[in-house]
Amino acid sequence: METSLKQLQERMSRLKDGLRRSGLKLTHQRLEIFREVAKSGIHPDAETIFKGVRERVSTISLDTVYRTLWLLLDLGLVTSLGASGERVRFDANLEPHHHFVCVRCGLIRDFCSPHLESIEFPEEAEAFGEPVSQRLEVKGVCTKCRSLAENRR
Amino acid sequence: METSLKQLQERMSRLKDGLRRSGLKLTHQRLEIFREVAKSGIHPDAETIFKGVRERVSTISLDTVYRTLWLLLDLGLVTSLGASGERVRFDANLEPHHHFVCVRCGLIRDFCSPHLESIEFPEEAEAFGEPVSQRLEVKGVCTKCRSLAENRR
DNA sequence: CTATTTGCAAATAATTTGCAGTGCG
DNA sequence: CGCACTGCAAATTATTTGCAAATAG
Repeated sequence: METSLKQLQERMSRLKDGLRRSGLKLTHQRLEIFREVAKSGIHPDAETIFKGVRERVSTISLDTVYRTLWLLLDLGLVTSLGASGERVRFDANLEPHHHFVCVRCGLIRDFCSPHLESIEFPEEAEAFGEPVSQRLEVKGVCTKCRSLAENRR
Repeated sequence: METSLKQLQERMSRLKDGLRRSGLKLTHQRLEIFREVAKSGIHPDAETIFKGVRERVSTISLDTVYRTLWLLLDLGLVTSLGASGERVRFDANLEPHHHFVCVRCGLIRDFCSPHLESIEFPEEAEAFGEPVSQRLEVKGVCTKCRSLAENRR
């Protein structure tokens, strides 16, 4: 459930390094917001992080939490689930399939892979509950974004 | 890119069946909203679907689109990406890992699986761009939700 | 010192809801 | 023909922004 002490310390120093390397300030708020994410095993949302931090820093404001989280995302010190603040997207393809997600433009495309069909539910997942379906999420840069980046050079 | 005609027709009749079986009405709006999702290969969001449908049904309203999409989700006629209308959630675990997601309560837990480490980027995904990372998303019912369901019986 | 960062309060974007009229079965 | 469904407009919820005061380096 909780992150081990050693892992937490490792993450905290990664934060300090990351901020320093980018010439950003290590504020009390940033430290506590990051700690709240780093110590949690439950992938908290902004509101949950806010409430947790507020117990230790009573004057923290929700907008600082948001600003800090987006900053940490930018720096690659945290990741996000749920496509980075995107809206819900819908899919009428009910056959089992996988996703390619472009990290630049948000494009999502389906693909099937007979090769992947054979993967069994990993036993490590079964510790949390009963698996029903699974899907591979491949993140990367789509061809369009890639050629855009090349042209910019 | 686009869904094949045959596939589209298959999906349309699945809609009709699904609605009828639940005693729900097959309205012009529902038909067109579903068609918009079913024919699209790009995982549209509510706004995009709304714009598309409006070209054919000029009086459609955005809230009907939302109501219909949530209904279709409930019926299992479409699926959603981005954790069903949830907020963004954060994660300080940067090591490669996978997710178990409870479809009932939204719980998300990390797990590692040496067995999965060895999966290579599927070549089918490389058609869309250059893969950078990948993660398996296992959906299921967590132990807590499962025992709740059992007690209800 | 001084440029960044914060807290506040007000703005915007996404999604939801109440209600009266409309149309499917 | 009745009740589920829709459209409208107004409400909520999540997230963002402008600005003056606070603070890290």
